[in-house]
Amino acid sequence: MAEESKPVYLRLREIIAASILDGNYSDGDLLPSVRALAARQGANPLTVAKAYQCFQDDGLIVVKRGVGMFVADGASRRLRETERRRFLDSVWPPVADQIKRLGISAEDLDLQRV
Amino acid sequence: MAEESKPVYLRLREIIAASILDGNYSDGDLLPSVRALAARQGANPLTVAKAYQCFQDDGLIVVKRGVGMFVADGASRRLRETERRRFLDSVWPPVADQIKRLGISAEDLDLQRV
DNA sequence: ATGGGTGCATCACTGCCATAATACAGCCAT
DNA sequence: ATGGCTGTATTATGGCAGTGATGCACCCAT
Repeated sequence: MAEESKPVYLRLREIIAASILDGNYSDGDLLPSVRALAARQGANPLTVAKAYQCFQDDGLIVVKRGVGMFVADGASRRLRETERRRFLDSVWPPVADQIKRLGISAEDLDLQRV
Repeated sequence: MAEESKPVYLRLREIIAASILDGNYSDGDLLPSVRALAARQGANPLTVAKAYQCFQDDGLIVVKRGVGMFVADGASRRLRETERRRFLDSVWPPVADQIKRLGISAEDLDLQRV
């Protein structure tokens, strides 16, 4: 259930999503170039491109060829809703099952921080 | 973050672990044969064997060749401890981060069921 | 117009996963 | 001892995902 070694492009995808959700990049902002992010994260440019591709498919980032990739209008809000739904539908149920199965208490989960 | 399409042998591994944790199979019990479980789960016998192999490596399952595989002594307790540690160390932190990031409330998580 | 920045298409390599067809080795009830 | 159940080793194959190297197409500031 733990995914400590996920594919790089998925890790990058999460990093990008987190950056947008946290407001590091707002609607209309220019995102780091494929090569720049690749260098910073020690990954291959194509792998970064693959990560960006996920968001393009959802219309969350818009590409200006030869210029760069920009955060689409309302991307932050839409991304939050999408991720929220995905979390509640796909991620949380098995996690809750596991918590129940293992008899883990709320204190162990340190719910204060949540 | 959702892992809806994990390798089959890992899914089988979780199914087996859950069965042991839930007490469907207690210490000393005979587990389903490789072929039987394969047929029931619609998988290949070798893939099931690979799943069982994980538990053999940890000494949670003991093999009597020609007879079958049995739940080792204290397997349930040890498995619970191992899984618990793995959950708290590797699974929960990113989940908690995501909950925080997405601003998901305790009610949404339906904590009553946990 | 040209140089340097974009994204992206192509091809190729690698490794893992799953499956399959056998075949073998061990145990046990009959 | 024989048939039928166990797990397992072997070999091979197909598929697919991840990553990588290269080159091209595009745009813009200079």
